Order: sequence, then structure tokens, then C-alpha cells
Amino acid sequence: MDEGESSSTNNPSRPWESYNTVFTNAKAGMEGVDKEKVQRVVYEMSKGSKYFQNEERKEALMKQKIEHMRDRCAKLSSSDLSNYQKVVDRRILEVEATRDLSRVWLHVDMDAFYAAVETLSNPSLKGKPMAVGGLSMISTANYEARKFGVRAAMPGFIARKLCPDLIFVPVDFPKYTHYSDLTRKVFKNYDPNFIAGSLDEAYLDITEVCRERGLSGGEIAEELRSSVHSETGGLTCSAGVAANRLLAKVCSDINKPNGQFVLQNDRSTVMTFISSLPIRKIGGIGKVTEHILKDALEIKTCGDMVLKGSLLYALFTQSSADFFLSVGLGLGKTDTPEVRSRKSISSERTFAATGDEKLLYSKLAEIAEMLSHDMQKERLAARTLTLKLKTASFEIRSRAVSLQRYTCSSEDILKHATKLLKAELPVSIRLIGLRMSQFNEEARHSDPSQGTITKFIVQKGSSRKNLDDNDSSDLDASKNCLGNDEMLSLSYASHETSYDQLKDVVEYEEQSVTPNQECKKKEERIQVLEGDALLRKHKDCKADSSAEKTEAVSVLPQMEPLVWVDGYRCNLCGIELPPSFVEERQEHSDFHLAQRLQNEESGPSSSNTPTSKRRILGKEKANSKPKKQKPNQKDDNVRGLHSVVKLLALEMFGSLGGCHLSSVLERRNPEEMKMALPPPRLNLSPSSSLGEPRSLPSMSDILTSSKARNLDLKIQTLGPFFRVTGKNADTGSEVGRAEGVVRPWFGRGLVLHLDTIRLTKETMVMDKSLLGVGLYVGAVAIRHGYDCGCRTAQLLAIYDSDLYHSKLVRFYRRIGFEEVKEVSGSSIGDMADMLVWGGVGTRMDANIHHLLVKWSKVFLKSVS
DNA sequence: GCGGATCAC
DNA sequence: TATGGTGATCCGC
Repeated sequence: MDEGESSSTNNPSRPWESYNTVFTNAKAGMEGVDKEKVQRVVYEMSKGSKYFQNEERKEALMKQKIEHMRDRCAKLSSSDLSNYQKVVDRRILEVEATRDLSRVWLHVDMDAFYAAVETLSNPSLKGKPMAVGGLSMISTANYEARKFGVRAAMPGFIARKLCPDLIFVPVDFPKYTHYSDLTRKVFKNYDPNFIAGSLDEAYLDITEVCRERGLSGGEIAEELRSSVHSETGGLTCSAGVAANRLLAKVCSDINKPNGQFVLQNDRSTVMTFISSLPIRKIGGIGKVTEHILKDALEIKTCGDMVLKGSLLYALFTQSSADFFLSVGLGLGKTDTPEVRSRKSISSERTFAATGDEKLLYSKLAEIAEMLSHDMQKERLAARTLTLKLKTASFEIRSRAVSLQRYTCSSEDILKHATKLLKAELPVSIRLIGLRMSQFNEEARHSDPSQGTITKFIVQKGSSRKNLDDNDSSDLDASKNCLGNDEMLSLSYASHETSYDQLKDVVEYEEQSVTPNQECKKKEERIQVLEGDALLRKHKDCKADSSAEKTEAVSVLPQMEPLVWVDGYRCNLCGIELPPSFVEERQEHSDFHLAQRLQNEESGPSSSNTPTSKRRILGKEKANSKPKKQKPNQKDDNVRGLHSVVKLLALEMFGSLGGCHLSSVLERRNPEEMKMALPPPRLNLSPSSSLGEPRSLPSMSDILTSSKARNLDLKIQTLGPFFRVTGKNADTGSEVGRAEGVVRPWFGRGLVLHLDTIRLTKETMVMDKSLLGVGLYVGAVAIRHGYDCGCRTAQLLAIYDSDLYHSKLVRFYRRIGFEEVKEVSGSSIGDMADMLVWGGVGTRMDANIHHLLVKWSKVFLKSVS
């Protein structure tokens, strides 16, 4: 092992030598790499950047730390050291007594997991350098790419410099999760209690299997790896077998890829192995610790940790020193640990740095929304909120508050997060994150499999929001109903209001039970409550609450309860959504609330329809006849709609009725949906996942498929410009169109520039089966771009309103576009984008090939 | 309890 | 043009 060339010598003619990044460290598959060249390229691409400057700042801090450590080291007297040596000797005896060589642990680590999965689903990638990720960050690189020095955590634009032919494949977590599940099925056969590290690694206690089957750890490892290979259809993994987890993990790295290493369970073998092992190989010892130990204490190998134990105990905390010492002795965990519950949940996003307060508040709102959503999905409530910021200069800051009560509502989170953020302004920020910790343990232990649907509706589906003391509870609902221009202006207005309120939010403490807890207590008895019934309950809880709240309550709409009849059919409109479609169901119930709000807006008389007096709906309700209402009877909803709506992507791809695109992709119309029960939860059907490469949908595939949808598609071109129009095949009237241009972009070849995608009012009120019209129009445009040789498609998600915008961005992200930058007009660099696009918004890109692959199922299936 | 850091994947 | 997101833990206040 030839690493560890600590370049503390600063050679001014070779400045890159002192720019140590994580990429400096050796990694499997990086053996024949021209390290100097990689180092130089990374340096050249980085130097001068804000990121680089921050790295230098961090580097300086580390040096300082090391100096400080050296000073303290020098001040130690020999009597100090001999005292500490006594501590060490005693600790060694204690710890040695706990050594357990009776267990056999196996660590499995999938080889270049994401990249391998992508190659499996698209074998044409085989043998070519490829990276999973984008130009800003790479998640995994395959071994061909590693030969060029490309590796995980490296920014894509640097990787492309190192390897100009590098193929980028966007990350696709559902796909990796699918394959991860396949591997875990195998693991379970060897240790039902195996510990899953991440998607691509696991620890197994194979002691029992070895004993029962009379096989060695190495034999079991061989068998397991071969089983993983066949069960996944070709993925390889590496394994390490040793007496404890720490050693097993080190071992699995030794013969990577597609190899294994067994460390015999006897003390002297372990000691020999560990004593020469570089400390950086140990999990938990990273770049900084390595440097401190190496540069200040001259500890390079694990063996050194024992030899210099007295220094460690003198300079570090007891727990750190204990850890180092046990590492030096080759000790590690051998027990199967308790079930570990999560301790925090967070959401964070990076964007083009901005100091625009309004923009920052809207980002914050988005993140609060995402976090709240995730918490509700996991049924978590927490009381400590931490705001994380990364400034334009890459400095990380965090600010936390502990609340008086547990919460998971986006309003609560946003309210407090806004206070925290406000205190930091003005500052230019490139990342905002929110984390919630200190969970309500009682809530955590409830069985989430019980009454999921009704709990979900009560808690998340609109009525819960009405319980919140925040009087802008119509905000979320309006956000979910973007049915027409009027709704757009409504959401904009309500957002503005809440923004102003948030800015001047005053600290006050709520003592009442949280909605979440309330729900939990009552959920056995109350399955669905009407909005007004819930509100009344809420008022009861807060009999002493202020009058304003009562007033806020009075403007809230009365809700017809939403029930999933027979477990899957909406009693309000008849649309069918299986229980597993959690997100879609949420959208759907929000849609109904929004619709109701809309009706309220249109006039109090129409809204005063007598609501059902049913307060409690038992399961029997499912058998009573549902109040049917055709989903397309939304005349109220389209009132005031302009004849052509600009870029209503949600509707265009079929979200109008509350269905997410994922469902559109999987089942393009309600008829197919009915057959798809239970539906696949992944984008990727099992049959397609292991098979050979899917051919891309050709233009004629798309056109043929659209004909079956009663859609007449046409593409016109004029030079680089193109226009896709979709007409109703019966009436001949236009239902939607997309326009754009094929043009070069920064020397990166041609890009498909999507300018506008419009759907007509007619489209939106037409039969549901035509809701996929936007998908077809979009697909023709994308295929056209592909045929013209474009690799990338670009669009600008316009800031029509902040709430609408975030929805739009999220939507495009779902279908495969990636945020590239915010075009705000605040920097001169935005001018080009603004001129090209004629507005401000979020520039988003997608890999055209990937889009076609992703959509291929839709079009090819309809043909066959 | 908070804030900064480190680490892993 | 451009350097991620999530979760855990530790240390020093």
C-alpha cells in the first residue's frame, strides 16, 4: 500500500501537490491512476473558486489544530506520560478481556453499486467510462471511469475534464432501492437480523450459518456473493469475513471488486493484520483525524495507536482514546445491536447563491414543506428544529431552537425556521437545510400499519391543517390546486400574506396537545372528521384562545369528508387510488380541499351547502353508498380560465385530478389503473429490470401510441425552430402544443430548448384519458431533440408565483429534469439566460437519452 | 441545549 | 457555469 505520502512540503512550482482533497485518498479501482495528473486537474479546475477558498480556510484551521496538538504534546512531562501509560496498560487489560473471537462477521459491499445497476439496465454502457450523477456531483463511477481518476463525490465537470468521454447517468433511487431489496433478500437467508448499512452494504453475523452447515466463513461468503450475482441478474459484490464488524468492513475493501478476504479468528493473525494497517482504512477515521494523528503524533498505522497510547489518552477525551486503542488492538463490535431508531430527520437543498430575502424565504418554505411531508410519512413529531445554512463562501452555519411541543406541521416548522433565518440576514446563501430532532417517543411506537389510510387523511389530508393555529391554512390547499389562472393568483396572494406575517412573527408558546397527538389519541374511534368538526374540537381544546382564531376558523371551508370506499375509491369523485399510492392520495385529498376553497371563493352562497352531520365514520361507512361525483365535472374550477394556459405542467402531465406523474407513467388512464392493483411501486417493473436493454421509443412509436389516445400529433420545423401540436382526432381542435429551438450551448453540443408547453382549456376539461396529452406533446419534442443530436433538454420553470414555481420545479424533477441554476436577474451571468428565456425562474436540464429510456415503457407498451 | 466539526455513504 | 443530501456523533461550551 503505497499511500500516505503526506505532502506537507509546499513546492511553489507545483502548487497542486498541497491541494489535498478527498480524492487524494486511495480507493478501490484507482491503482493504475496517474495521481499527479488527477491532482493537477482537480487543482486547476478548482483554484480561485469560492469552494477552493473555503477548502483553503478549512485547511488552515486544520493546520492550526495540529499545531495546537503539537504544543500540548510538547508540554507533556515524562511523568505525565508514564502516568498515562499506566492508564493505557490498565485499559488494554480491561478491553482485551472483552475480546470475542467466537463470532464470524461478514461485511458485504456492492461494487460501484449505482453504476453497476445502471449498466445492468442499459448494457450498452458496459465497458465505457460512466458516472452516476450530474455535472455538479457524481455519486458513483464505474471502474472504467476510475481509471481516469473519476470517483464518487467528485464534481462532474472535473470528472469530464479527467475523462472527456465520460457518460453521465442521472441518479435513480427507486431503481437502486429495487436492486438493494433483491440483495437484502439474499442476506436474509444467511442472517435474518443482518444490519443494513446503506443501500449497498450490510453486516451479517454468519456464525450460526457456518456452524449449522459446517462451512467456513469464506465458503459462505463465496456462496452469498454468487447468490447475489444470480438474484440480481449480474451485480457483483465484495465481502470481508472477520471476528468483528470493524475488521470485516476493512476486509471487504481488500479484494474489491468482486472479491473477498477472510481474516482468521485468532488473536495473533488479527494483531499482525491490524498493526500495519493505515489508520485511514478504519471507519470513523477520516481526512482530518488522519492528519492530526499523523502530523501531530506520528501515528500512521493502527499499531502505532497502541504504541502511542499514552499520548492519545493525554491529548484526547477518554472515549476517543478508548476508540483509538481498541482499533489498535483489532477490537470491534461483535454483538447484534438493538434496533436503532432514527434520531433526526432533515431536508436540505443547494441552489445558486442568493441574498434575495424573498427568494430565501420561499426556499425555506419549500424545504419546510418537504420536511413536514417526510415527517408525516414516517409519523414523526419532534421538538428541536435546526436551520442549516451554507453561505455563498461555503461556510456552514446552524441555528437551533427547541419548541415547547412536538410538531410535524409545515406551518410550525416554517414559522420557527423563518425566525431563525431572519436573524441571519442579510447574507448570501447557497444552501438551506432544516432538521428536526428530539422525537416524541410515544408517537414513534404506534403501529403505522394500523389504520393508515384514515390516519393519513385526518392528519395530512387537509383537515389537519385546519387545526393549526396559523390562520393561513388555506395556503397549502391553494398550492395544490392550480386549476386555473384565478387559482394562481389566489395562491400568490395568500403566499404574500403569509410571508409578511412570518416576517413579524412573535414568539408565543402553545400549550395544547398537538394535532398529531390529538389524532393519535382519537384515531381508533374517529376515522374521518369533517373539517368543521375538527375545528370545533380544536376550539374546545383552546377555550381561552383569542378571538382572531375564531375568526380565522369562520372563513375555512366546510369539507365533505373524503373516504376511500372499499379501500381505494374516492367517495367524492370515484377516482381509484390503491392505498399504497400515499403521495397520490395526499394530492388527491388536497385537490378536493382546494376545489372546496375555490367554491368558497366564488361566493358564500354556493359554499353553504349543508355538510353532512356525520362526525364519526366507522368502517361501516365504506359500505354505504358513496356520493358519486364525476371528476371531470369541474366547471367551477375552470371558471375564468383563459383559453390557453401557459405552461401548466401539472395539468399537462395529468395532475389535475390529483394524480402524480408517476402514476401517469405507470398507468396512463383510469382504466389501466384499475387493472394495476396492486400497482408496482417502482417506476421499473420487475420484468424490465433484469432484462436486456430496452430500445428507445421512436417517433412513430410515440405517434402510434398517441393515436390510440385519440390524439393527432404533428411536428413542424423551421430551421432550428420546432413546434409540436396536438389535436383532438375527432374534432380537429388543438389541445396542446410545445415550441422551442435546437441550439448549441456553451460548446457542449446541441441542446433542445423547450420554450413553451401549452394546453388548452378544452384539454383540461376533456376526458381523463386525454390528460396525458402533455406527455405526448413533450415526448415528441424530446424525441425530435434526440433525432437532431441533442443530448440535453433545457427548460425554464418560470416564477409565476413562488408556490406554483416550487411545484413546477418539483414536477420537472420527478420526470427527470435537474435544477441547474436560478435565473434571478441579479447577476450579469443571468442576462444570457433571461434573454434566451425571456423571464426569471429555475433553469432545468435533463439528459434526453435518459428521458426516453424513462418514458419508453409508456410508448412501447401501448404499441405492443 | 447549541453550534461547530467530522465522518460515512 | 459548476463542488450533494441525509443522518449520526462528538466536543466544548
